[in-house]
Amino acid sequence: MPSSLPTTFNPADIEARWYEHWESTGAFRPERPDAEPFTIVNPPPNVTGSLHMGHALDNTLQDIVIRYERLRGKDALWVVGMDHAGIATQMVVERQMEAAQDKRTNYSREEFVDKVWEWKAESGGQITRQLRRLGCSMDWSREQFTMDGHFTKAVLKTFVNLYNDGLIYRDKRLVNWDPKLKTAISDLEVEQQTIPGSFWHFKYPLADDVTLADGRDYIEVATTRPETMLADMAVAVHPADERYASVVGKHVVLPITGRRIPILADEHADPELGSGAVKITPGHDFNDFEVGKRAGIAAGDMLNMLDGEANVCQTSDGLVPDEFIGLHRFKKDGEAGARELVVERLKADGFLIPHVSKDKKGNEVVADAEPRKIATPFGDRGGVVIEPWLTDQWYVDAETLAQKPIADVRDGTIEIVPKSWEKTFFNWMENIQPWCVSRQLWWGHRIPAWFGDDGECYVALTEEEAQAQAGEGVTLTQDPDVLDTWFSSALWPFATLGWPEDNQPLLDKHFPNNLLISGFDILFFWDARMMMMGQYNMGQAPWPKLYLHGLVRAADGAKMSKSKGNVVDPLGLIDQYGADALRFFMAAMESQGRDIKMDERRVEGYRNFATKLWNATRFCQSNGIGASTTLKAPTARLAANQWIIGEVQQVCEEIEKAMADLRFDAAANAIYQFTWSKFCDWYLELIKPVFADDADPQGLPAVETREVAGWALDQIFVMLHPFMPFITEELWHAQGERAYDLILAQWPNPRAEVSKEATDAIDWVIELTTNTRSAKNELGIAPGAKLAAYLPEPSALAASTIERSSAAIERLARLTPVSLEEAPSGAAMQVSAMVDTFIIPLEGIIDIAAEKARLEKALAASEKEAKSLEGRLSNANFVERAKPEAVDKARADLAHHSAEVERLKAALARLG
RNA sequence: GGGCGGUUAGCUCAGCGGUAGAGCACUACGUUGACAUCGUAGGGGUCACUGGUUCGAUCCCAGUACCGCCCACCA
Repeated sequence: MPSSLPTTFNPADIEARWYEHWESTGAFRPERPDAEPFTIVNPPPNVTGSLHMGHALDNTLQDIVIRYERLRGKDALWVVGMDHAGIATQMVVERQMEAAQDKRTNYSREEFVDKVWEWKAESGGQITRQLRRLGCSMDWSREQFTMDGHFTKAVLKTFVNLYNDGLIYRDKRLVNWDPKLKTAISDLEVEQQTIPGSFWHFKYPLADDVTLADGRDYIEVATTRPETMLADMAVAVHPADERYASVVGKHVVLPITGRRIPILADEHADPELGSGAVKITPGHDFNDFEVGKRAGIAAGDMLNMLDGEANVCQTSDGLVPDEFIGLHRFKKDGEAGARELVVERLKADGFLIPHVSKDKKGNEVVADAEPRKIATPFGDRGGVVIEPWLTDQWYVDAETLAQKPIADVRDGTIEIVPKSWEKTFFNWMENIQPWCVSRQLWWGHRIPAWFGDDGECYVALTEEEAQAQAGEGVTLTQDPDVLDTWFSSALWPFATLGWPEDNQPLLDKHFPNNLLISGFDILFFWDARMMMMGQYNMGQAPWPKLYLHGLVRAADGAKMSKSKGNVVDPLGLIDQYGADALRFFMAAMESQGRDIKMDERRVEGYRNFATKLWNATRFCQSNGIGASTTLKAPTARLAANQWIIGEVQQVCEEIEKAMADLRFDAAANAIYQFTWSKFCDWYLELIKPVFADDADPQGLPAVETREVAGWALDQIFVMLHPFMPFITEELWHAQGERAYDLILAQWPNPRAEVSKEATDAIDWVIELTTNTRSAKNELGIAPGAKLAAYLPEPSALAASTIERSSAAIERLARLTPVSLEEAPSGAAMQVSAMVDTFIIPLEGIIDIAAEKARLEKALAASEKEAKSLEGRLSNANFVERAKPEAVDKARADLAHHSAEVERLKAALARLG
């Protein structure tokens, strides 16, 4: 017997209970050895992370897919785990130490790493509990961590293989250096921000009594970074720039340091910009580095004037004056830095060219520098200005690794959805730069490279192997650096499944994965690198399809950020509206290629939808409609029952189509509209007469209807389950004894014969009902008033429907039994249903003028339609050239509207 | 500078060759035995602009304007 439900639905009461039940019964990963595998891997959240809206969207979409495929009988595996998140995690632990007046460097490396592991055990992984609250059905029994032993093995093996293949190498060049975190970072971790700054102009005096063609004895250079002039090694001019042709190959004497530096001809200098001469600091600027190399300066000889914290240090030529040593690169904590001091000295010595501008009144204003907006690189984690810094780092030859992924996308081996991202993908991949993978941190995968005393490098899986390579007697020191976090997460699609060990059945079955869902913001960070590593390690693409979704924005369209204070917490929404409502919101708003704007009212609306289903189920229970015992649609005779079976079939196909296309919005809207507008609004109303007091509860109609209604409701539970797992599971069990949980139920396969006559009959009843209600409303007749109706010349459909479904007609349209007699004369309103026109006498009740006006309005609308169609059909070009279907449809529509016009005219005539 | 996307009802968004839809909001009515987190009915749109292709354009093409994002660069 079905259990009885409370009158209102409270998500909090059921969510935790069902999640615990699913997880403890292994429902997320049922044993299905013979089933077709379906696999997705979850983008591993940072171990420091907590659930934000982006996660909520990303994981909802994945859970919808995995629950859908599980219901369809697949061996569905959703791999889950966490990322050790090198920089982020080390920062968290260091910040904690700082709060306790402690610091990392008070400990040995081993001690510190132990402390991070302790932190992880105690405070890490908050997000995994939060994902459970969202209802995500991942396989927690195999939860992964990128620093697990077997995962580390995969990382080291990949590194060693890449090294042996010449695809990882060590190089001395400029890197993006984060002086706060004191580590190198990759290009992708640098964010350009435009900030207000200054543009200074300096005189660099020419050496050896040389002058320019115009007689000047100095070269003017301009810079936004004056402090770097302490390490200038040249001045460059364009080879074709006549102004400087005479001094190319000569020298200038750098102010402050007195360094004698050459004037070079290099294409990099743009004659159109400023003076056309540019200072060259190979050790602190990416462009200048290239100019320096072209001029034959070896990386090792490039001057470096900053230490790892961006404080000034002595250059190798010893020319930086003592007063600069130890100064920060620029103003910090209110104290002047090297930048300010350089400007001050140059000004004092007459090498500064002041900037002259005019104020609003036209007066001349003289300043040290021109104010300018300057695009400045910032580290995405540390938040400080990135310093191009000359160091030895490990680089991955990304260009080589990118070739196969490019081909995979090009030839369709990997489909990117939406397709518009392909261009962006190609653009990046085809211009990809070497990937700096070493990080000067303690938390992470330590690079498996050892150096001998002579600096010789040995790369091996273990120290023993490295020692064997080096030979006995060589003292080895391991490279202190760790790898970029993304280097390890790039292995996620296969290292989580057992690679590189032999005989891994899980790997054989579940790699390649079937689909990857990720935000477009990590397309390059993660997705592209998985493609590279998938091809490199596994020889194939990690998945055939990549679905990219957008960002969840604040209600005003702004990006959510802590600093703006506009972050909406998904857990707060779950508390308030339930996880099902939040999930449904995410799905319904996810149309491909667009960001989602937060709209709390919409979440509320989907909570209401859940309540609606809850109450519909309560209604069913009160009429003895319980759990269905059949998977197939029951055989039905009653029109309403046949109709709903046909509708279930339709919505099921719609959802399947939408899911195949990854149109989450279309799938969500289909089940929403079906449940509310079809099942609740019409079907439940249509069957109410079957369960009325005077009906026989054991009669055939009641028995059949209970069977069909129970079945249809069950199909709703199944189809809605991927979107709203909690309430559907609850109601599934509330409906009666079940052989299995809904999460493991079977996707509908409602192939049933439904007669067209039956479905037409219901469509006819719906139209009659709607039109009657509308007419009553317009004429100001109480909706509840029961009216007599006459249909003297019924169509065949009308005659049989009136006979078979009289109770429904009477109840829904609020009519007394329809008479097929002539209507009595007198005032009446006239209501149509398809081709039939009902006469509803209202002598003394209605205002004839009002009814006339109503009919005339309808007549005008129909005439307008008919006229437009006539016009189109009388156009020879249309009839000849348009698609035959379009012409046929226009003809049918015209026939329909013409008939409508006739009916309305007749109705008006009857009113006199 | 290069690339991508957007502009449809008051708001948030679907639709993308046959004359416009949803949710919310709004208006009127409603204690009809599941549900007021509800029901019924209704109002509301020259689909940013200008050209072109087409029998026909919100939809395709070209351009314009405004908004947003990504990449590169600005010494």
